[in-house]
Amino acid sequence: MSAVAGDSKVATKQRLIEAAEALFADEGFDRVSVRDITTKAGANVAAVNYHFGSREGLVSVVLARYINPVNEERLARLDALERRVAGKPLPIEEIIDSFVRPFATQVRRSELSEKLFFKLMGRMFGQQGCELPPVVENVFITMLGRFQKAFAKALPGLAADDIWWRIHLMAGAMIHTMAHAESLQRFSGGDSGNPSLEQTLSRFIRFAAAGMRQGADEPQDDAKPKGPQVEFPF
Amino acid sequence: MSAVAGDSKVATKQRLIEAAEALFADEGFDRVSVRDITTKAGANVAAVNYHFGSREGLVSVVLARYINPVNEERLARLDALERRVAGKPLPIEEIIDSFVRPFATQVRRSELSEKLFFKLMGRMFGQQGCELPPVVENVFITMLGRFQKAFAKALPGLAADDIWWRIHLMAGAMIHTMAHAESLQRFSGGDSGNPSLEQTLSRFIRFAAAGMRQGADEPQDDAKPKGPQVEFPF
DNA sequence: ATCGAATTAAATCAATCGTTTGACAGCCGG
DNA sequence: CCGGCTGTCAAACGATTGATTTAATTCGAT
Repeated sequence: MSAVAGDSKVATKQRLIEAAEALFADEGFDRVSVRDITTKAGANVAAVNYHFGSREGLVSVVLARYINPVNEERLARLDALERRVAGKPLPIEEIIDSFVRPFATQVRRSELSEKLFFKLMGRMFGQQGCELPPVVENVFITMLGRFQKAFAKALPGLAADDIWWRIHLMAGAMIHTMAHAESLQRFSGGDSGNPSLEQTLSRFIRFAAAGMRQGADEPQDDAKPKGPQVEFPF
Repeated sequence: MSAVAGDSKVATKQRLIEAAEALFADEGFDRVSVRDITTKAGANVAAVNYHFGSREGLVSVVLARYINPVNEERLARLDALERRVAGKPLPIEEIIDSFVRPFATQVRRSELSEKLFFKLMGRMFGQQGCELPPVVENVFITMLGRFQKAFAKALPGLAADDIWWRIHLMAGAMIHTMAHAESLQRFSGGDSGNPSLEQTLSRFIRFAAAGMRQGADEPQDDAKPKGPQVEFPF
């Protein structure tokens, strides 16, 4: 086959990825067999090994396809934020926004439904004992280091390991929300059916920001040296 | 054999449970086979079917053995707390303490190491798509309802679904911390080696309490009608 | 000594797992 | 028209899974 555009042949590889994503989101990475994937994709059992070398190869592709863009957008948003405030400490809510909003951005870029996307994300970020591909892990580490620094500058009253723990408490709240978003939304909207993504983001950011700045004397804003604590206008 | 005390015979059932717990904590519920368990327990392959009827029977026993005591102690602590304050709204930190401290209590009652215990707990509470035994699920539901009410009374400014979401954000932070406690502690204590359980509890409670009461006008304490916000002395 | 409960090794069962093979079809450049 | 490459296919591979059964055996209790 030529290396040109997406013929019907290229579609198989793509269909395998998409089928795997949906199944992984629904059942978890362990409970899905190669045959489940190929059946759902309408392909042959051998297709996975042909296109990805092994089952694990496909898993890695799925992982990298979603985790990397999120982490890179996190970094990009933090960069943009720091550029905007030019050296001054960042508002907590905006740091956290940079941390979670990439999920909202990437869910639109993906082929999956919103529901499946967040379920898959919750599984990916929540799972233990699965070493990520080194490229993914490196981005992860630098990303966390950058946010650690940003929070440290914004919350000078906190010790480094306090910040470290709170980042992970925040991440846990986020991951758990994504993994169980489906069940959560069933109880939430008594009137409005299901809450919008933006509502959920706002809920999370306000919760996490309060937790992050607990007991910390935030850096005094030069403009308003001693005014009352300003509520973030979400 | 008689129904008397624990001879060397009863030990097999116990050893199976303990081996299963350790393996489940390390590898996850899916990746462990019956043969893994019986090998580690030094028992026969048939032992699991003899004592628990099936693999799933053993899983249920392990789940119930840990989840139920935690949830029941949560309820007991909340009961005691409400009895103590006699109708008045409860301090947020103490509600949250009732929610997490049972893990610290039960880790001592268990045969597992602290590390494995929390890893197992993180897996049990964090996993999706696994229907619990009905007895476990019922305790779960009533427990959550009770805490919802306690928070609602303590935070009258918050809507019911706000509280619901924040309870789950809090739970997510807790579960994630337990599941990854091992990796987290490696980075945390630069000086003190590994932080004590009490330190971790305190960190979590302060974080979660701040998140829970964010934007809520807490009920005015009759004793001090309009004093400054009192910091919880953890 | 006898009975019954607990445990054992060994074998069997159908099912499923990830992977491999070899053949076949389509297509493109020569 | 041919040789080679790519993608796909059915079929089978060997290994392992959970579950069950058998018969032999151990051991304490009656």
